[in-house]
Amino acid sequence: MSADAYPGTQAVQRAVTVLKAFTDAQPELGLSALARVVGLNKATTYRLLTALEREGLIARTGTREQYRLGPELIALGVRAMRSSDVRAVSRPELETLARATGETATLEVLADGDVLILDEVMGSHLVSATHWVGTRWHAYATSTGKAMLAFLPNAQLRDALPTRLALSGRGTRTRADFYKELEKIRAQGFATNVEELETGFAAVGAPIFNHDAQVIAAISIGGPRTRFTDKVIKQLAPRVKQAAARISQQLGFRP
Amino acid sequence: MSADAYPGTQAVQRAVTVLKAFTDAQPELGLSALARVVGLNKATTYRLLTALEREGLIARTGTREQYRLGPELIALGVRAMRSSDVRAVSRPELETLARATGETATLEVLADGDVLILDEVMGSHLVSATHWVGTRWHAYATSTGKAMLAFLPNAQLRDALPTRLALSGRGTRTRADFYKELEKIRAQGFATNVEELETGFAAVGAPIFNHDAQVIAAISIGGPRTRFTDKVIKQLAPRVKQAAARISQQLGFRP
DNA sequence: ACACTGCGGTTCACATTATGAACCAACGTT
DNA sequence: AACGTTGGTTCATAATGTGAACCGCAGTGT
Repeated sequence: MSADAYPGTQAVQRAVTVLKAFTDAQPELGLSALARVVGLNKATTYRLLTALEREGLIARTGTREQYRLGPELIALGVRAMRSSDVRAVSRPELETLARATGETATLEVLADGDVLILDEVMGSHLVSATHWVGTRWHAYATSTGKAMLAFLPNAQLRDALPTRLALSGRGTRTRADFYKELEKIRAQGFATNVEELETGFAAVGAPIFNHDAQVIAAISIGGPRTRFTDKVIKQLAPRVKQAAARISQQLGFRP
Repeated sequence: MSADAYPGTQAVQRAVTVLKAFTDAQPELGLSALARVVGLNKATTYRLLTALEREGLIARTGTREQYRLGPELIALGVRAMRSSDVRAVSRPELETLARATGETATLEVLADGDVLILDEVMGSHLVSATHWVGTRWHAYATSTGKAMLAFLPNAQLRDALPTRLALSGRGTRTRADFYKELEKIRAQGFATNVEELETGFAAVGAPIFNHDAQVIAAISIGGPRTRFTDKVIKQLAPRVKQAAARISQQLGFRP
């Protein structure tokens, strides 16, 4: 059934399929369930699982009855994160942004509908260390998240959005309103977040495109609403947008 | 050469070997270099790489000449991180610890300078039920608390410690003495608590580290001093330490 | 006590699948 | 212009991975 596509290493492809079968919704799976999900024979699935377990990419629950993603994947993920070239290219831009404004600059990517912080440079104002890296937020309530969502193909956008768009403090936003906001973001090239995620916090974000003109990340400057007045946000927006554009350009993006 | 070990899925094992070849020191590798590192035929390596690239676990540099770990690996890593939270991973270790020793095993984290009990498995000896979960103690007077404090960065340690270090029964301890004890704990990898918290109660605790080598929790075995003689404590310490190490490993910690 | 159904795990004959020596074409040095 | 690289490709060979059918077990409804 599944378009087997290319020749070559089938076992590897299947193994990866097995890994991808573990979602946040289903972080633990039994052998039979897993075989059903990935559409493979139980014996095959079992062999793949044990092979992956030997390598540490798969672990088992205490009772050894269920499987889940293993510790080695965390290590690999961290390494992948570090070696991602968006990160390398963005670093200097984040630093100049943070130095020039005194606020905190972040680099974020989409991961399963959430926004994942890849890198961060603290401004002069805040005290907290850089332990935000690795945390996640709802994409639709962050400046970076919205900046990315706005430039996503429709099909992917639908997957990335949850059914309800909850906001801090205020109630739920309608889908129509949200789409209208995305359109505005597309037009102006940046997105804002004013106390949507957390009261007292505001940010401006702009998208980063790869050589293939696809959104792959976003950067932002954020800080307390007391300093991030509407006027300040308006001043910061073009800076963030330009920094993002420079990064995109370095990644091979040609408008 | 490499002991092929078990039968079964060789391609998968090799594919994982390829992934693991990318280190922080060598985040980008060419085909030939990679083949040399993993000791595989160039053709084989190439097939594995393209299969992995198709799945997004491997990406290529802008010029498409070098390979590196791909974005999908970040997503998988994050998922692995989420699905292996301390509590779930620690559970089985606590259980075996409690069963093997007959004493009560606990999992604790730091919260505002206090130690907070996250989970607990009762041994066969005590009567009290598991309603300890959720209670808090002074970190500096518990085995788990000290185990965590000992491995905390200095800045955080200062925040976590109160100005006075009161002890049950005995008077106040000097800061210098306490730092000296922390140093010892760091050296031996575990901490003890002999009637510091409460007369008649003793415990051994060991720290748990996350993928980023930060202390995030600690486990302990505790019981009445009548059974927890100095000799018994010495016997239990390595067990606790090893259990903690296993948990850390499952969380992605690489010593 | 029963058959029934699900589970994780195992077996083994079979052939699909992965393998690697040898091969290109292209680039940089010498 | 011969050499030593590189990334990428070919193809005959057999080793590798495959999956239907199997096991023992635990739970469940009868």
